[in-house]
Amino acid sequence: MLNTTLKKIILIFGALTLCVLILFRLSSYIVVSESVAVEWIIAGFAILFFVIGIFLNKRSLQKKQLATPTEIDRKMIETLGISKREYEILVKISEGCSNKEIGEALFVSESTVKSHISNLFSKLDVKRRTQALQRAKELKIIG
Amino acid sequence: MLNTTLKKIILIFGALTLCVLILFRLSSYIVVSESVAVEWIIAGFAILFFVIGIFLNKRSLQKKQLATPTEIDRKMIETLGISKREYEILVKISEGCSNKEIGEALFVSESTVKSHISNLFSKLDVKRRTQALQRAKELKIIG
DNA sequence: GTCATTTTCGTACTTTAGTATGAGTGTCCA
DNA sequence: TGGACACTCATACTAAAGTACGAAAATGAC
Repeated sequence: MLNTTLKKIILIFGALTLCVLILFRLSSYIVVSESVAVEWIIAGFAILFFVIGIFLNKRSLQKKQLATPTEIDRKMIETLGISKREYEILVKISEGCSNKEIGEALFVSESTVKSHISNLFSKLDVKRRTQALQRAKELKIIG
Repeated sequence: MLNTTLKKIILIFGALTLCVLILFRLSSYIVVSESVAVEWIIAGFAILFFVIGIFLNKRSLQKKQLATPTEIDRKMIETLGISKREYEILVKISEGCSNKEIGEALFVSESTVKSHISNLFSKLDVKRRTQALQRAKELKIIG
């Protein structure tokens, strides 16, 4: 990540420096020829850099959006003291499974599932599984 | 929506026109005084508009992201034959509400809520509310 | 007005969810 | 070795959730 970011920064600054140098050469020639008003040159470059700014910014923001669709906050899971088993069951709940189905999927009894769910609910501070889903999403601990 | 967009466009173009006018005045004075090189004036305005471009673009993209985190497929809702009331209840389910709470929120009895939910479930082809949520999300009919 | 659909509500019932309590097992660490 | 913790399971209970009828009023289109 850091290498990629550094490379980008170097590339962008390099490109900008190049642009400024080209700009200097061009403006000298144009000013010397005296055929065009200075205001139009300035306006042209202003618009050019305005567009460049928009373009670069749009690309960087788009990549950011694609890179992180929904990042899971594993630190939050630890903070809440949610164990592996409890989290597995939370995922199963988000898949729409009943307690019985969860038990069959994880090879434990329905009683066990209920125990885990009760503990999970108190850790999430909720009363129902639908509430648990909503809370888990806002805490970004499920996708 | 259209009014807001139009207003924004008018405002932005107005601001840009104003900037260009100010730019003309300033450049005239500076060029006349001959105390600064023309290149530096151009470079200054280029950087200025570069920054303005980034700023405007960032703001517009941020608003877009907040406004539509996940686009809702309203055509799918029609296709499935889900009525307004049923959809309202689906949203309430996604907020973690119990049938009782939904009834209180929509000013109807719990029986009515149950009726709607039964119809909704058959339209979504599910058996439980957690399944309904999962299905509604993969069909992109809730956020 | 008539017809289809939506919305509303009820009762009776079955199933699932969730709580409370207790207890056995295994693991890891001090 | 003793304690903290996670995982397991059971029983008994209460509370929601969901189904299956039936039925009345409101809405909107034809």
